[in-house]
Amino acid sequence: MTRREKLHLEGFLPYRLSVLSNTVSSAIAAAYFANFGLSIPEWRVMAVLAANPGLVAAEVTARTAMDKVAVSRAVSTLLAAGRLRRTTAPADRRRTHLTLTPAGARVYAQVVPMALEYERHLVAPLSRAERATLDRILRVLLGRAVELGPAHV
Amino acid sequence: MTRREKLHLEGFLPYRLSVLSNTVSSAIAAAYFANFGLSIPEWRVMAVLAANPGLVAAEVTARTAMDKVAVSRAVSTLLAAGRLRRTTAPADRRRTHLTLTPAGARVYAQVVPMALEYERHLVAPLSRAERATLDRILRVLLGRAVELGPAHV
DNA sequence: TTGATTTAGTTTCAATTGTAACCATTCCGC
DNA sequence: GCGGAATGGTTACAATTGAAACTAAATCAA
Repeated sequence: MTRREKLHLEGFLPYRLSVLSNTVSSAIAAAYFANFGLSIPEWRVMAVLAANPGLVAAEVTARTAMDKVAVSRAVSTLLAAGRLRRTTAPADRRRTHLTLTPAGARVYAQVVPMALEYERHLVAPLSRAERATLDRILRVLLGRAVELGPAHV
Repeated sequence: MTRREKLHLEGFLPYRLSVLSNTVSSAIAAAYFANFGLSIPEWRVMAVLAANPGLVAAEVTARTAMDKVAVSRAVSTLLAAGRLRRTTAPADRRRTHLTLTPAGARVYAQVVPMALEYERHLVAPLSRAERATLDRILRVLLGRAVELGPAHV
């Protein structure tokens, strides 16, 4: 006997996550773009390269949760803007190491405080305990979502 | 004196929200599409109409966090699939009331259990208390994100 | 070697999505 | 009523995004 369950969209977790994420992302995207002409993919690439200079593109892909096409495009616009330098690996000439140029690093140094400030404002109403819980919960949910995977059909 | 702060992408809340939301959404989208040929916008429209038959398109827009173009497109494919019925409001002939057809309602009745089951699986590792906290936190964060708004530049 | 297979990254093409212009209708001031 | 202004919804066009094909280089098996 199939139980007839009700579903309210406003309470449905995937919907809520999507709305929250979109709201946050578009606010940030607007700020990045207005101030630095930077898209979110480009910002992500810069962020991982600032922390790990010289990564090859595939590693950037892995660390940004973007696909390789998106990374390729972000990289090429960053190159064109002179914010990134690319050097072919001598050992394996298919691979390219990526590093921020000084100009790129300067831009990044300006973006970071803005990003962190937004984040601080966002979580400001949460208590310290709630932030810790949120951190843990996000970790669990992401792990779980990956585990359930696209195969959950 | 500007404090030089570090930022790790993996710990940055907007990034984490985005990755989680994308992971969850694509799993669900794949399932809906494979089983019912349904996109997420269509699913959202069906969900609000199942709960509130006869809404006009603008109300659906408000309740789905989608823009009116997205609603219009979802509605037209649902109409074409015979899952939705549309009637012009006699009082105001610009407005159209939307209702699921019996066929649409049948599809919806099949989708709901799948959606709820996915949600249950997703939050299964969380304790009851954590779920309550998550619920509260999401509410706060969304309110805050809306408050900070795209104007936060 | 050398030729088939795999891998890194780019390009191309199609589908999705967003923005703006657009009708049809209604509302409002006169 | 009558002529703007506003509103509901659709359409058209541009920009993003994703999937698949492709190029170049490296690996591996014979």
